[in-house]
Amino acid sequence: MRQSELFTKTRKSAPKDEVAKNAQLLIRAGYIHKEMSGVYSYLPLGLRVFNNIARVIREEINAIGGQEIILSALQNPAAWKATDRWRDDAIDVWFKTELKGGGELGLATTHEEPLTALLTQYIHSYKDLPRYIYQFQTKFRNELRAKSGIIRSREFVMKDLYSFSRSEEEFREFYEKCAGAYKRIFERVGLGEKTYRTFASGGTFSKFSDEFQTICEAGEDTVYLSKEKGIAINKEVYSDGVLAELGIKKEELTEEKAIEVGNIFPLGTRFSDALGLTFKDDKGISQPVVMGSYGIGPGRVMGTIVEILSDVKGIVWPKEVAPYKAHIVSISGGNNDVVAEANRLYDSLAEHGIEALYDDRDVRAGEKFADSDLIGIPTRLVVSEKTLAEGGVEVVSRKTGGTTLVSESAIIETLMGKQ
RNA sequence: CGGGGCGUAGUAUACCGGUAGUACAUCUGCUUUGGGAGCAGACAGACCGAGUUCGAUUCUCGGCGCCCCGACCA
Repeated sequence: MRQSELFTKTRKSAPKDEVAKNAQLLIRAGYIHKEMSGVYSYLPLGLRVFNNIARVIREEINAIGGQEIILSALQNPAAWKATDRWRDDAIDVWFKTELKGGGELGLATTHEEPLTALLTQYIHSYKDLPRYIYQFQTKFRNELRAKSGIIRSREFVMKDLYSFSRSEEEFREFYEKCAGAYKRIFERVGLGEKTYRTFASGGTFSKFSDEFQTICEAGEDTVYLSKEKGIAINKEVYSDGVLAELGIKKEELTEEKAIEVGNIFPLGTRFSDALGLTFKDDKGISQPVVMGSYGIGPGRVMGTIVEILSDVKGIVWPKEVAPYKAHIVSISGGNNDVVAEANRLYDSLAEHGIEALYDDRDVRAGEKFADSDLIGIPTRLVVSEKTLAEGGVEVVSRKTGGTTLVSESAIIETLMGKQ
């Protein structure tokens, strides 16, 4: 993508109505646009990052047997009445609306009900189970107070996966498998080191659940962390009893702020009982399906990456999620040979399937470097009179700032290896 | 939902009971070209409504919007 054609532009200052670091940087760099409080649109660069995060999630969930669908965002109250969750005191963040001809509708806050109801059409026998079904779909939540930029918004896409198993044991097996997939996902998107599986409340569904919490000062949750054991406990459930159950001593734990980037929890037969999702076992006896639910918000993951990996100059994307593999910056000073060489490098990368952002604008070097730092693509390739004379391209790491002069063929080799 | 704060140009801000100034951005011209250049010029602004007043962007009230703290977050 030639930067001269990109419709977004960077800004020197953040809008005064944003305090959250993630939203400030993402808006300044042109990744997202704020529509209103708690509602953000994704612009070209932001969408590319979002899609990269979604791709990582999709790959890992497919690898454990997930089948992808898209359920509707408009929801029929009937299923929700059957589980007694249509009431505003059961789910207090409902956005509800009406049909012109009369009758209510809900805007999806989550999808347990419609999916469970849908599956009653397809799941009849123990031979139909287990099944793992997921989607990336918009959730609407009428939060009393939106905050923390894209970490907590009123409209957001969630990857929600639901498991349907024949027994508690079969459910547990998948639950642990999914926990493993989550671990790999957070490692791949660059949050691995700071993300811990966290013992948490199961809400109304079960006694306990597991959250994946990324240690971060901007977090809204408080957890007690044992780094050595790689485990954390959410403050909500922290008690002597839980400590004993987990075999952890108080002294091992430190109190930390954290962002909940994912969660997995058992649903038991709460929904299958209410909506009649049953199967005939091998003796012909009807049994309720045992369910589980597993969520990750790609937008929240994106915000969290910005929170913990950015520096004073801007964003520092991990390779797997960066909007482009490389950022070509030409410093021509009006020298046509430099422009030609930068064009050639851009075309050459494209021929090798390497997508780069190419700053071909006619602006001064300082502005280009500042923008490049802000946008945060991991590898910067500088083409200038200097590099032309030295017979290579300057490769700059966004993370370390380290520079090396490298030949074009070596660059292509390295970038392709990283893909 | 309780408490607090704020709405001035695209962005960030200043002043003022007598119709608003600056910086950045944008546009034009010249100069400049390895870390957000310089000079000259141009475009562009008081959230909405009511009240007080000779006169309101300024004061008062209401609405709408935004932010922060807390509560909430299946």
